[in-house]
Amino acid sequence: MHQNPRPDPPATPGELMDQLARVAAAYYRHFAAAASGHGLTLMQGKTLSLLTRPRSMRALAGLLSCDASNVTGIVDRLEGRGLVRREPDPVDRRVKNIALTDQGEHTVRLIRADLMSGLTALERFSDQDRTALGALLDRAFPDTAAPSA
Amino acid sequence: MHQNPRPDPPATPGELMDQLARVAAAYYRHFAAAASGHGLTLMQGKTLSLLTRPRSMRALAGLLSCDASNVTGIVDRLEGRGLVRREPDPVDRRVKNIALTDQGEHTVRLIRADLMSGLTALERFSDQDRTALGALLDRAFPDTAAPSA
DNA sequence: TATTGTTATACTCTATAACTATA
DNA sequence: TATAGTTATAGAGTATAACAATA
Repeated sequence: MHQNPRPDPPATPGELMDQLARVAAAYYRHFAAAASGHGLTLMQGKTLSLLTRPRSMRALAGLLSCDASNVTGIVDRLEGRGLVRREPDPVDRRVKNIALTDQGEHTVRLIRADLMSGLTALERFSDQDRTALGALLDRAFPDTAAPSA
Repeated sequence: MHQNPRPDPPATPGELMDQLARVAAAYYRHFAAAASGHGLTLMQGKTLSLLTRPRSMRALAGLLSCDASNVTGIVDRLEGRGLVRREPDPVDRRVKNIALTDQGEHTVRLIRADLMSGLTALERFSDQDRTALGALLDRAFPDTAAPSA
């Protein structure tokens, strides 16, 4: 054995930002492929994934980072395929709560499973690796709290 | 001092995947805001960012993960605003190489700067944190190589 | 008065298929 | 024959502005 090779120099903030750009693109590439496998677009798949509990149109718009007027069309198409339903809010009659149907629950589970099996490297991470990556991402994106429930 | 609180249990693969979903969404939310500040859409901003050197329409389609026919319109709009130009390839007359104009170089620098200042937490990472995060992301997304040059 | 959801509008992104010029 | 880029088309996502119903 000879001397250790020089360790990689630390990435610059700009290089790390570029890497995050590639990771974000790769994540959505995998997600779009998983959604497409069930006949859904990226936004339709994202919307289903956000419905871990019923949410108002307004809340969905916030979670999707788009204007509320867009959500009408997205939910229309999901409703037309029987994946979600609009329910009247019991206390505020202006509000409609969007909930997954049984078929929607089934579809979102399939999409998640396909996504996981597409991210094989991530599946093989140890507990320690996952904890370390999760902690670093929490610090890098502190504005990224998990939505309630 | 009393006993240490129980450490967080390791995140499950599914929880880490959800966190990556939120991180990817946050990255694009910041990127879209930076591009929008210069009158550009997300895809237009992404395209400018990929032109670190001239690239063919085909290569751009691959890097953008979309069909080549879409790139025509995106490049049309960028060209109409004087941010890129189409150059004939010297060896293959079918190919057009897309290059940033001086104004395009300027704009992409401003977008990158705005994006960096939007990701303040990332800017404050130590060399060690950046190296650790970069290494974990490389392992989690091994299919995510930086494009040449 | 303010908010929720919808509609109308115009623009951008998207994949598919067909076309041309070139290889 | 195959490939690079474009065009035509139809559908989906996008923000803005205006609207009705409700708070």
